[in-house]
Parts: sequence; structure tokens; C-alpha cells
Amino acid sequence: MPIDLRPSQALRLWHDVTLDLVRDDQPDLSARQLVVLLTVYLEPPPHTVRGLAAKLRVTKPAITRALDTMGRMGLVSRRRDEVDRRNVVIQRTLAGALAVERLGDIIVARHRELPL
Amino acid sequence: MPIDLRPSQALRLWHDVTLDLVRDDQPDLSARQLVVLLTVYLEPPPHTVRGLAAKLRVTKPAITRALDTMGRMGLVSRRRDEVDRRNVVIQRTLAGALAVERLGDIIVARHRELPL
DNA sequence: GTGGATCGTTTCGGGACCGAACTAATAAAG
DNA sequence: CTTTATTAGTTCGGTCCCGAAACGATCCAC
Repeated sequence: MPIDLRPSQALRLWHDVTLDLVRDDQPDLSARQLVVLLTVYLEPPPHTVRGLAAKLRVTKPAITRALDTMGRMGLVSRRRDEVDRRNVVIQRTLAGALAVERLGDIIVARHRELPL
Repeated sequence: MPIDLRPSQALRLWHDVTLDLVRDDQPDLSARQLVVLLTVYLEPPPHTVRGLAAKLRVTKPAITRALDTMGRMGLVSRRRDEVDRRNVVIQRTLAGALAVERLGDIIVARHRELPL
């Protein structure tokens, strides 16, 4: 792992990145939406509503709503699982991949600017 | 600054910390609330509604609402500026300081667990 | 087949938030 | 004083999110 981060640096990093996210025009993602987005893009598929709800320890409707909103934003899409048609698998999109990549760049840049 | 963070590590860090925040029982702070909280606790006083609105590039009512909510949570408090009584200065609280400290600890811990 | 379990979604009442516009209090300028 | 500017808060109509409960679709065991 990288060299240890001190608490003051950690908080400064969180502040700076969050400020960048608040400032840009597009609407902020909630913490729940953000962790759904990152889970879908960082962890191996398949991702289901039930699996995400269990992972985040929130109710299923909360996941459905998050997917509705992020679907409207084009960040994820949904598809029926043809093997077990009760399941819905959450899929990545180009726009979602770009948004995640952009977030990664912001964090890296703000981390690089951190004072010693 | 610490050794460079790779984008994949940065995103993993953001995911892990946000997941911790989503999982604990207390209600999630919005991005706006979080950056207000961190600004108040990281940057030198005094902090005013107007100053925060300018810094975040959001409207004043958004700041007033964020302060209302965080005030109810005990994370910040407000006081009239006695010198210029039009101003309201945002003050730190013990509960707010503890919450910020806890966030710092989470980030540091998750950062330490990051894979190489 | 039939009953029960397991999916994701929808409904419901309630609360939080949004920006634009407005108000009330205070300060500063003339 | 009186006007003008500045500050924080409030009002407004609208949107979004919350968890509990109910729902329809699907799978599985018998």
C-alpha cells in the first residue's frame, strides 16, 4: 500500500475531492448512489439488486431507486437475467465508465496536491 | 505529499470509505453537507453563510438548509456576529469534531488496507 | 399442477431538498 | 434621517428519497 496518510491529510483529501464534486454543474450523487456505481465498476459481475442491498445494508427499494436515477443519468443499465428471470443484472455503460474514470482522476490529482 | 496513488487505488479507497459511511446507522450526509462540515473544521474561522455559498458555488438557501440539518444533528452551531449583526458565524461543536475525527480514522484505515 | 419461497418493483405517507423570489434586520453612504 | 446595500432566512411549487408493506413474476419442491 502507499505510504501512510495522516488524518489531517485524509480529511483534506476528502474535502478537496468532495468540493470538486459539489462545484461541477451535474447533480451530486448520494453516498448510496456513489457506492453502487463504484461497486458495479470495480467488482466482478454479475450485480443484482438483492446483492447490492445486502452489501450496502439498505432496503431493496433504495437500490431500485438508485438504479432508476442513475439509469436516467445513463450511468448504469439493467437487463433481465435470462437464466433466472427473477433476477435483474446491472450493467456498465460508456457514460458510467467515463464518470468513474473522471472521479479517479480527481482523487489522484487532489492526492498529489496534498501538503506534506 | 504521500507517494502517488494510482487511479484504481483511488477509486477503491473512495468505494471502501463510502461503503463504511453508508453502512453505519446514522443518516448519510449529502456531498454539500459534508463539504460544509469539513470546511468548518479544516479551515480557519470565521465561516459565514455567504462565504460558504460562494466557496461551494451554491445558493444561500442551500447553505441555510445544510446548517439547519447539521445543527439538528449537533454537528455545527450558529451564532450572530456581534460586530456586524447581519452575519451569522458557524461554530464547531464537540459532536462535529468527533464526527470529523471518525471520518479521518476511516479514511486512514481504508487507505492502509489498499492493495499495492 | 400447486404452494411456498424468492426476485425486483410499486405504492404509500412523510420528510428533505432544490433554486427563484421575497422578507426582515442591519449597516453604510449621502 | 433617508436611501441603498448587504446579510441570513423564509416561502413557494416541484422533485427526489425514505422504509414498510403489498404486488406480480418467476422458480422450485413436492
